[in-house]
Amino acid sequence: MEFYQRGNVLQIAKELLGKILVTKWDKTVTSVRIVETEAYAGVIDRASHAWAARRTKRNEVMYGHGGYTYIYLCYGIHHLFNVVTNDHGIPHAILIRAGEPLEGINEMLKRTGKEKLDHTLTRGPGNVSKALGIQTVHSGMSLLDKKLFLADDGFRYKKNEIVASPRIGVDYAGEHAKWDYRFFVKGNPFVSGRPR
DNA sequence: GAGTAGATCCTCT
DNA sequence: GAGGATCTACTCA
Repeated sequence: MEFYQRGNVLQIAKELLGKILVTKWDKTVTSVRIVETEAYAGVIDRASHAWAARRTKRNEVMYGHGGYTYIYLCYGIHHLFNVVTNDHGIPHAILIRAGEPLEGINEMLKRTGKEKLDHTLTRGPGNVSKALGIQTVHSGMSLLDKKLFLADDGFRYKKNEIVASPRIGVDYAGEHAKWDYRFFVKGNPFVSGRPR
């Protein structure tokens, strides 16, 4: 649990690459290896929901301890999955943007209405949540829960396989939209590489 | 291949 | 009442 409570949200975002995100609803296990993340640095980050110390019922969980989920509905369609980091009162979070399917691929195909596995299954934060069956009702769960957690099988991407870039879909954030707070695995087909 | 518009609904102002 | 940490499909070239 200490892993999520360290101060450097960028460092954690980087280290989440290669870890495995697992969901287990009613004995159905699905998992993906994380290949793309974005860091949201709390009150100083205009692109974050917690910018300027905004505190609402929706983002309340971001102000709690690290190691909890923050899930929210975007554009009325997409459920976005975040990992809350840092200590109580510091609303840092990391958005999981993309993953590589590992377990339960058939189940993920069923959830997303696809017929066969292709790189669109878990590309983009909306699709990741959809494939894993994550919804807003799961927001605020602990990552130590047996239903929704991060696993580490010792796999690590090499340093030169990890690339930083500006974040996606946050153009409204002005100068902050240019920060290199997005981390992804170079050349991985599941990374949502479409530049805006 | 690139650019644009529409979907769609919860949350905060 | 407005807008958003997005995705997809469609148009045009």
